[in-house]
Amino acid sequence: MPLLLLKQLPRFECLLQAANRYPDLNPGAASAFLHLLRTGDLIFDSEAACLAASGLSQGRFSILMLLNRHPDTPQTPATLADESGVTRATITGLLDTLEKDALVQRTSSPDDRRLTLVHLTPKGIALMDSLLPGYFRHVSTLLAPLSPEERTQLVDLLQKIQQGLGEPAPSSNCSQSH
Amino acid sequence: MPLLLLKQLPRFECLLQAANRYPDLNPGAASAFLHLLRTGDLIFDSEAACLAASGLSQGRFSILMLLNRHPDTPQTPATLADESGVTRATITGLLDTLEKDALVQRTSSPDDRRLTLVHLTPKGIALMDSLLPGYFRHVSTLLAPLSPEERTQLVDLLQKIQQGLGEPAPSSNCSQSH
DNA sequence: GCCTTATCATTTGGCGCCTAACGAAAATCA
DNA sequence: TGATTTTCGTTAGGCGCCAAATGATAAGGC
Repeated sequence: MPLLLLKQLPRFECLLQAANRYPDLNPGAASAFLHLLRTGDLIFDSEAACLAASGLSQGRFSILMLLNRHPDTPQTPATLADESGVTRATITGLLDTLEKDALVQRTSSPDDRRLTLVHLTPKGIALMDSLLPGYFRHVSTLLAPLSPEERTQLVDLLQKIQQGLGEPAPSSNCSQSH
Repeated sequence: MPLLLLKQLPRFECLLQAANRYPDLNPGAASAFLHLLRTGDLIFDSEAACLAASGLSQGRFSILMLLNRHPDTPQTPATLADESGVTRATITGLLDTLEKDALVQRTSSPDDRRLTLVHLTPKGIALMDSLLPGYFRHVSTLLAPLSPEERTQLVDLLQKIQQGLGEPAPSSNCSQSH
């Protein structure tokens, strides 16, 4: 993530104290919120550092992952944007650098001249083949502190939060301040 | 976070299938990893949308939060950088926009002419006063799907992962690919 | 006192992300 | 067929983030 989170999380007592000043502050929720953001951030940075060793950013890596799913069938920037959850403008920029590094190649579609087809080059395939085993081991290492039961427990809790985010919840509008 | 994560997470069966191709892929760890990144991302975006209603980004908001802790004692860009976990160059940019909006003000320190002192303007204080109650309610709403017990359970699990990240763990180097 | 070193904030240039606007090409409809 | 609308990828401009280099100032060693 783009971060800028408190480098060291406030102690729970500080949250309790702040709750005196701000009656709307729920210390338990705030603590979970901060830990969630913080952990996501750390994981994110850890992944970024792992990929940087291969000269990749998360964005570029995501594109390569999507293309690597079906290395033989090229994809359009539009579908890559939809699958990765990023705008097409961003895809254009990522493909520019990936193509400059000769990891992917753009081709014009013969059927529809609006379309651009993107596919991995042999160099791109080779990079993924050499990168992925270590990447997957890295992911396993990050979750190593948790037992398999704890991992499913964590996923369950996170899914509950995700579902809550799906439905915007009428009272979650924070723009009305009082 | 800067994201670009899979928009829809792969089903667990797909992870199992991928594990056939990549022996290093631990489906349970990968699932937890993806959910963690995804939830952090959603929370992050939700917070960003909440703050955007007041014309703030997370970065600018973090600065204002740090200054709001002790509104009477100005702080230097260096300490703001240390506390927020961002480089001083980034702080310079954030202060530029905050000062342009008249939310903070820079002053030269009379004691040490290298130092710049930053403090909230009355407008900045007023913005925080009007913003924070709704912000804290927003945070509470995000965590509403979880009971208090589940929240502490979540915090415990996240702390275990954070501790694992503290010690780099000798086998977590993903740059060695085989 | 002077020279070296450290520290401060800033600037420069780069990447990733966005929104908005663009021209080209296809699809749709009259 | 011709005009409108949609979809495509890209460009332009802005913000947030970074590393590295810079000039100003302070602190320390001699």
